[in-house]
Amino acid sequence: MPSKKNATAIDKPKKDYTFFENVWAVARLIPKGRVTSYGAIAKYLGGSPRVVGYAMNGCGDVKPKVPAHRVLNRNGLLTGRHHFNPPELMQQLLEKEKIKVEKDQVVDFKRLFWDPATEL
DNA sequence: GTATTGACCGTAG
DNA sequence: TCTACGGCCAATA
Repeated sequence: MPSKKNATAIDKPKKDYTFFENVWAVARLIPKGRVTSYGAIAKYLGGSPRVVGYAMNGCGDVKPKVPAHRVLNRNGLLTGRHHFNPPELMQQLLEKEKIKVEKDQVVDFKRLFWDPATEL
Protein backbone atom coordinates (compact mmCIF):
# COMPACT_ATOMS: atom_id res chain seq x y z
CA MET A 1 0.00 0.00 0.00
CA PRO A 2 1.40 3.10 -1.25
CA SER A 3 0.65 6.46 0.08
CA LYS A 4 -1.06 7.51 3.12
CA LYS A 5 0.47 5.94 6.08
CA ASN A 6 -1.82 8.16 8.00
CA ALA A 7 -1.78 7.76 11.60
CA THR A 8 -5.19 7.81 12.99
CA ALA A 9 -3.64 8.79 16.23
CA ILE A 10 -3.46 12.14 17.80
CA ASP A 11 -5.85 13.31 15.23
CA LYS A 12 -3.91 16.37 14.31
CA PRO A 13 -0.99 14.78 12.62
CA LYS A 14 -0.16 15.96 9.17
CA LYS A 15 2.94 13.98 9.76
CA ASP A 16 3.99 10.37 9.40
CA TYR A 17 3.78 8.60 12.68
CA THR A 18 5.38 5.55 11.09
CA PHE A 19 7.53 4.79 14.05
CA PHE A 20 4.62 5.17 16.41
CA GLU A 21 2.50 2.85 14.34
CA ASN A 22 5.31 0.35 14.44
CA VAL A 23 5.35 0.49 18.19
CA TRP A 24 1.61 0.07 18.38
CA ALA A 25 1.74 -2.77 15.89
CA VAL A 26 4.28 -4.66 17.97
CA ALA A 27 2.27 -3.98 21.10
CA ARG A 28 -0.76 -5.56 19.49
CA LEU A 29 1.37 -8.57 18.54
CA ILE A 30 2.02 -9.32 22.16
CA PRO A 31 0.28 -12.62 22.94
CA LYS A 32 -2.36 -12.59 25.60
CA GLY A 33 -1.00 -13.35 29.01
CA ARG A 34 2.45 -12.11 28.02
CA VAL A 35 4.33 -8.89 28.60
CA THR A 36 7.30 -7.08 27.14
CA SER A 37 9.44 -4.05 27.79
CA TYR A 38 9.90 -0.70 26.10
CA GLY A 39 13.54 -1.46 25.50
CA ALA A 40 12.72 -4.72 23.75
CA ILE A 41 10.37 -3.01 21.32
CA ALA A 42 12.81 -0.17 20.85
CA LYS A 43 15.57 -2.58 20.08
CA TYR A 44 13.41 -4.51 17.67
CA LEU A 45 12.40 -1.35 15.85
CA GLY A 46 15.90 0.02 16.05
CA GLY A 47 14.88 3.04 18.06
CA SER A 48 15.20 4.26 21.58
CA PRO A 49 13.06 3.24 24.56
CA ARG A 50 12.08 6.84 25.19
CA VAL A 51 10.36 7.10 21.85
CA VAL A 52 8.49 3.90 22.53
CA GLY A 53 7.19 5.36 25.74
CA TYR A 54 6.30 8.53 23.92
CA ALA A 55 4.42 6.54 21.33
CA MET A 56 2.45 4.91 24.10
CA ASN A 57 1.55 8.35 25.31
CA GLY A 58 -0.85 8.58 22.41
CA CYS A 59 -2.10 5.02 22.65
CA GLY A 60 -5.36 6.24 24.09
CA ASP A 61 -6.13 8.10 20.89
CA VAL A 62 -5.28 5.15 18.71
CA LYS A 63 -7.70 2.68 17.29
CA PRO A 64 -7.92 -0.16 17.62
CA LYS A 65 -6.94 0.14 21.18
CA VAL A 66 -3.36 -0.75 22.01
CA PRO A 67 -2.65 -3.13 24.90
CA ALA A 68 -0.21 -0.77 26.51
CA HIS A 69 -0.80 -2.60 29.78
CA ARG A 70 1.34 -5.41 28.39
CA VAL A 71 4.28 -3.10 27.99
CA LEU A 72 6.35 -2.55 31.09
CA ASN A 73 9.78 -1.31 31.94
CA ARG A 74 12.83 -3.51 32.22
CA ASN A 75 12.07 -4.28 35.85
CA GLY A 76 8.60 -5.50 34.99
CA LEU A 77 7.29 -2.52 36.88
CA LEU A 78 4.08 -0.81 35.81
CA THR A 79 5.71 2.55 35.40
CA GLY A 80 3.10 3.86 33.00
CA ARG A 81 0.08 3.03 35.10
CA HIS A 82 -0.43 6.69 35.95
CA HIS A 83 -1.06 7.40 32.32
CA PHE A 84 -4.04 5.09 32.22
CA ASN A 85 -7.54 6.09 32.97
CA PRO A 86 -8.10 5.21 35.65
CA PRO A 87 -4.56 4.31 36.70
CA GLU A 88 -5.75 1.08 38.23
CA LEU A 89 -7.05 -0.04 34.88
CA MET A 90 -3.61 -1.27 33.88
CA GLN A 91 -3.36 -3.73 36.73
CA GLN A 92 -6.96 -4.75 36.22
CA LEU A 93 -6.30 -5.59 32.59
CA LEU A 94 -3.20 -7.56 33.51
CA GLU A 95 -5.04 -9.59 36.12
CA LYS A 96 -7.77 -10.10 33.58
CA GLU A 97 -5.20 -11.88 31.44
CA LYS A 98 -4.18 -14.12 34.28
CA ILE A 99 -1.09 -12.05 34.91
CA LYS A 100 -0.38 -11.60 38.56
CA VAL A 101 0.60 -8.14 39.63
CA GLU A 102 1.97 -7.32 43.01
CA LYS A 103 2.94 -3.87 44.17
CA ASP A 104 2.88 -2.51 40.63
CA GLN A 105 5.18 -5.29 39.57
CA VAL A 106 4.42 -8.33 37.41
CA VAL A 107 5.03 -11.66 39.09
CA ASP A 108 7.27 -14.01 37.12
CA PHE A 109 7.88 -11.19 34.71
CA LYS A 110 10.98 -12.97 33.51
CA ARG A 111 8.89 -15.98 32.64
CA LEU A 112 6.11 -14.00 30.99
CA PHE A 113 8.53 -11.80 29.12
CA TRP A 114 7.93 -11.70 25.38
CA ASP A 115 10.77 -10.40 23.27
CA PRO A 116 9.79 -9.41 19.69
CA ALA A 117 13.38 -9.67 18.54
CA THR A 118 13.38 -13.29 19.68
CA GLU A 119 9.82 -14.36 19.06
CA LEU A 120 9.61 -12.62 15.73
C1' DG B 1 16.08 27.12 15.70
C1' DT B 2 17.52 25.96 20.47
C1' DA B 3 16.41 23.95 24.97
C1' DT B 4 13.85 20.80 27.93
C1' DT B 5 11.27 16.77 28.80
C1' DG B 6 9.61 11.93 28.45
C1' DA B 7 5.29 5.41 30.26
C1' DC B 8 13.57 3.98 29.37
C1' DC B 9 18.16 1.26 29.48
C1' DG B 10 22.91 0.32 30.40
C1' DT B 11 27.20 1.15 32.52
C1' DA B 12 30.25 3.29 35.95
C1' DG B 13 31.52 4.84 40.68
C1' DT C 1 23.75 -2.93 46.80
C1' DC C 2 22.59 1.64 45.68
C1' DT C 3 23.14 6.15 43.31
C1' DA C 4 24.60 8.93 39.41
C1' DC C 5 25.28 9.93 34.62
C1' DG C 6 24.84 9.61 29.65
C1' DG C 7 22.57 8.08 25.44
C1' DC C 8 18.83 7.37 22.48
C1' DC C 9 14.81 9.70 19.20
C1' DA C 10 10.83 12.54 18.92
C1' DA C 11 7.58 16.08 20.54
C1' DT C 12 6.66 20.34 22.93
C1' DA C 13 7.62 25.12 24.76
